Amino acid sequence: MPRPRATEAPEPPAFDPRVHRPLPRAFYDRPALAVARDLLGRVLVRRERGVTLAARLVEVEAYRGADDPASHAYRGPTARNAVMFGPPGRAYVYFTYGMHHCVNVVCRERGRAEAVLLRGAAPLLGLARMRSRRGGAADAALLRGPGCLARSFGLTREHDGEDLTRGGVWIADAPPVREGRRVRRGPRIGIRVAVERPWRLWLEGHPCVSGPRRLAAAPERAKPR
DNA sequence: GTAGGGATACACT
DNA sequence: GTGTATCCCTACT
Repeated sequence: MPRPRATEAPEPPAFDPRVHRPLPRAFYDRPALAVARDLLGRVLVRRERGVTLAARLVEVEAYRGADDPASHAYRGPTARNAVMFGPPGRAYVYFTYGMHHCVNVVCRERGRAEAVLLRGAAPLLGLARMRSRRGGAADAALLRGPGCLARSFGLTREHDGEDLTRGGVWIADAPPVREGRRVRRGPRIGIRVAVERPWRLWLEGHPCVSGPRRLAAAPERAKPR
């Protein structure tokens, strides 16, 4: 359908699951921090029993392997984290705290474990199904936080190792849409080691970013100690 | 602030 | 094999 003539910079094309394709494997075959930055504003998609779920990523965290003590891969491969050591472009889904699943995308070549944790997203399509899974949460909170994101999308350990380049669960090749928001960086959440590495990235001020609200708005103002 | 809940990793028999 | 501290969290007070 026609869109109004742009008077300044043209708008990127809106996401359309019939038009856009999964990002190619080469996208993921890079350092996790670079992939993390490029994921902000992209659309996560799942086609599920005739329903398309889609959400725009607004918060992610990069994890590395042997040199990152906060990473599941730090101590080498195990049954749980095996997917992280496999080829890039797959989903690493793990279960934690007895009740939550978290979704990562695997980066770098086989044998080199790096990944990006998907922490927050803004719902675009399939909101009815997401709401049914989240029992009364506000729309902005449906996918806020890694556990909520996994739950709204219905992703579990069954999806560990899912190939993101095939079209079941995938991230679209539509250009990132960031609504003019700046990309911010800060320490990762929920870890107690390597907190000095600012490998959490998010879109400034977005309502679907997790963590304390003041962090989402103004990380540099964090008070000195 | 903390209860909730189960898998995981690792130390130790 | 068993014991147990920990865990990339959420929802509640």
